[in-house]
Amino acid sequence: MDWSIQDIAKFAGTTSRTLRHYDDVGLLPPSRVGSNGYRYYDELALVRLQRILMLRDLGLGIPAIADVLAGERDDGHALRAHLAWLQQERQRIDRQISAVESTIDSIEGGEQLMAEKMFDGFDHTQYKEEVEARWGKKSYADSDAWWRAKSDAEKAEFRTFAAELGFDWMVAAGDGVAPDSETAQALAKRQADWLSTIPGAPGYGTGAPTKEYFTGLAEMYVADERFAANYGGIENARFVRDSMLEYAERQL
Amino acid sequence: MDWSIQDIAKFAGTTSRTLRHYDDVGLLPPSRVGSNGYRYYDELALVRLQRILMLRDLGLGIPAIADVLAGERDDGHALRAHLAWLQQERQRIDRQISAVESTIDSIEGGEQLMAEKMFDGFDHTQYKEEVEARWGKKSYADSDAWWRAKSDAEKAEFRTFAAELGFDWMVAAGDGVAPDSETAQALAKRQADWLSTIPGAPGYGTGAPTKEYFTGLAEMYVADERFAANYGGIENARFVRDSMLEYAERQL
DNA sequence: GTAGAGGTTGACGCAGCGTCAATGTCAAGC
DNA sequence: GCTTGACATTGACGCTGCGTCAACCTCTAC
Repeated sequence: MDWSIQDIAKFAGTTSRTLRHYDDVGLLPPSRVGSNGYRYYDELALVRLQRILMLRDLGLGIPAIADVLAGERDDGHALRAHLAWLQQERQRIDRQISAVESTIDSIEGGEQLMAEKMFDGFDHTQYKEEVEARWGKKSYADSDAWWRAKSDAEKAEFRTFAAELGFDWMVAAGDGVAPDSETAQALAKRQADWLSTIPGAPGYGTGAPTKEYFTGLAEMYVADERFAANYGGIENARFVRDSMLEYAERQL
Repeated sequence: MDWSIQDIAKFAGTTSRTLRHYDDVGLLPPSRVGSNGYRYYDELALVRLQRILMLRDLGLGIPAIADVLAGERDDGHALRAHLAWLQQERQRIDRQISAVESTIDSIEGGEQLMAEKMFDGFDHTQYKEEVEARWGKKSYADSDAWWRAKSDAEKAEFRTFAAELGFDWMVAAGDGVAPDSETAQALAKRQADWLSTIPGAPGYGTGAPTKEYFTGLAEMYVADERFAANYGGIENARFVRDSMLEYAERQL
């Protein structure tokens, strides 16, 4: 005794389309196919279908379902693999949930998005403590006052310049040029010139940063991941540092 | 100042293909397109890309990302909707995890899969307590002994018959026929005949179940969801009950 | 004979790109 | 001016698991 595709589908709580799909992928061939091409299913097929649907509800994909149904004693393996998968998924979801929550909090608190903060990495005033510890409170205060006095347009321009420079560093690093190459040294010069325009920076007004300041910064770039991020990762930061040190040796 | 698609991609930690995709879907058009068709991106585009990637990491889909980036003050809404989504997903995963765990346990314990149990619903010995409470301990013991004496092949045959009958009930119910229709009454007769062949069932040996037993069973089918499941859900079970009650009135 | 319910085999759609494939561009070296 | 190689472009298929037409048989019932 067997039944039509619709009967089986309704009984099992699924659709005839799904049954045809399972036939197509070889997961559940009909027990019989009429001369007219109609699919018919018997009790055995129905039992198999029930199992399939149960496993599907557990979240298994079609290949995994096939595995479970194929290996009589391999059940444990396929299901356990799926379990591990699920647990990993749960961790991912959990991380995303907390990340989304903190993002919402940030926005409500009027803070800017993380991504925006990134480019503010070029705003050295972010690193108050490091700056004060290395070059003194006055240095920081001067820089800070200078920065605050800028208009929004000026700030944007400053950021743009920083972004370009950081970017060009990265491109150079990606191209695999050497730290003592002309390209790298030109970038180091741009960086030095730029730094010397910032009040509070050691060397301000002399047209170039002091050697100590410049090499200190170079080391900081690799030591502090927040800086490294501005240059496209730690590897690039190392390239930047080496180029800057080379430049300091030669020019400062 | 702007950079090539590769430069931007590498800097942001993604691929040029992704950037082209974002252009295609209108999420991130390049800031400039050369006469040769090349895409170029400036700092503004880069900032936007950073945001996009951050939101993507939070699990948002492209339309959701577009929403967040579009509505300056709608951020909260889109993100909160996504948060609700995530929490719902987590619940689903949790349910699947516990379901998979219990399934593994069942298999290890040598039990059969849920799906297999379903058809054993026709094995009335599953319902020891109900049977004893309604029709006495002797009735259950007789049935049980009879069932145990059967060979596997006989059991399979019995189940097949039960499956067919249950199935045909469902099909009839699905067709919307009336309980007093010829079709329904014929099914009720099949059911009655079948029941009368089971030792321990009230009416065994007389060629027909007793009216009390038959009507009692009918009520049990709707009262107990485990039975209802055998007929394709509670609605069908009600149809089965009504047909059986009608049959009992007329024939028993 | 005809209507209506139900069956069949394609084939597109969805989400977000990965991955060719065929072809145009540009900078660099000979 | 030509070659080479790196990088750009625009298609278009693939993946997951079916939902959803579409065009076209088949069977049953009146």
